[in-house]
Amino acid sequence: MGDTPGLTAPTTEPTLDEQIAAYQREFRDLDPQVEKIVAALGRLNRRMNVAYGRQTATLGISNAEWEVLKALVLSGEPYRMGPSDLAKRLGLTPAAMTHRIDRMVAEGLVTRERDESNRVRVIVELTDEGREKWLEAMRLATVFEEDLLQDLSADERGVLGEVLTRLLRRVEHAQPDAGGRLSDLD
Amino acid sequence: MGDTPGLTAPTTEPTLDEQIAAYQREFRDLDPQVEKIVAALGRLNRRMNVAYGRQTATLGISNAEWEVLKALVLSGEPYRMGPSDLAKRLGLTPAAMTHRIDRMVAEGLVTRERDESNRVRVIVELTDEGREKWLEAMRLATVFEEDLLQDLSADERGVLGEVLTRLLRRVEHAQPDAGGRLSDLD
DNA sequence: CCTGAAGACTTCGAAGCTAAAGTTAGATGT
DNA sequence: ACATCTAACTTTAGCTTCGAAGTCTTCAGG
Repeated sequence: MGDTPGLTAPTTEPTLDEQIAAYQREFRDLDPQVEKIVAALGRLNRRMNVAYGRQTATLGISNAEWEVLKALVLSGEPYRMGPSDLAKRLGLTPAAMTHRIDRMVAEGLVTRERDESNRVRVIVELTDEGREKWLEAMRLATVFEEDLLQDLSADERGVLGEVLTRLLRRVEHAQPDAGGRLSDLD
Repeated sequence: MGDTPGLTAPTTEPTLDEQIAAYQREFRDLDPQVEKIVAALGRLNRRMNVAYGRQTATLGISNAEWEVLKALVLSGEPYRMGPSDLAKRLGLTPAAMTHRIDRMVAEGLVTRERDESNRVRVIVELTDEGREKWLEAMRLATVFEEDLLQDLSADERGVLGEVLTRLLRRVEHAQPDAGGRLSDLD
């Protein structure tokens, strides 16, 4: 199989440091420390989502469905929300929400019924099975999360939480250019 | 419009602390410090991706296209990769890669040609316009990133980078359960 | 009442993705 | 040479999502 030298680019992913080095090679005005933080944040999140996806898959639900369960549980008793509230909470269009609820009703995770006091509205309510799924997912997730952070000292955890919160505030209160609306989604 | 009391759940997104409180209410065995870190990581990333999306949109490209440009530039001169290498690098199926390249060829960001030394292979090469788009995107992105981190002291940046790298190593080298392959994607 | 307007979904059509099947070129064995 | 296998895309079918148009209920006037 005639290999074309120089074409066979890294099929294996570069390490974080290799990637930073490549950035510096191709783009002069770059603070490597900043780039390292940003790149690590991105990678870390992707890996974590993959891990969550594997866990929820073992429970027979998707990450998308887990998000809905989460929103309903966190809304508190009696675990009810309207489709549009859910859609806003999850950053979906109402159309996508309709279909997602369809699936979850079919799987018995939630029920959908009209609000009798205002027949325009629809009420999505968590079933016992849905709540149980959420609990199982939480048990798996917390084990994973504890494991992930186990190398960090109490001190480091405190600092990390504080710094991340600060960054979050900054990105929420000062969206950069393109002065559109800021964050209707979670 | 008759409101059903107790139904109208938070249309506005809860703050991080409100969310942690809700978790503790619904799930006893939870370390709030861990949950805060994880939740902040997730939110921060979503917000950042929205910001990147707005920036690339002003350049007339999507985040998806930006990812491809990034991979090609970081591969170094002569900015060429095969579709399957790109697909692995970006965590896409070959099918999705085919279509994405179709679009980018139509927009003049890359070229696609057969490798004459091995006619099974295809070579995707960055055009000058594609490289220029990447540069513009980088300029915008670095401004945003510097701005995001501006409140952090040099010390804090160092610690943050180091801690995130440590977490990344942990999630890469020790995927939790479901002993499948670990990380073919970036 | 009847009509018009607004709100809350739902339906429709198009885009982008995945999994699986299909194509085509090069490598292997006889 | 010829059949077979493998590699590297491309094509096809089905899903999920989005944006826009449509439907149904409620509310406000005339």
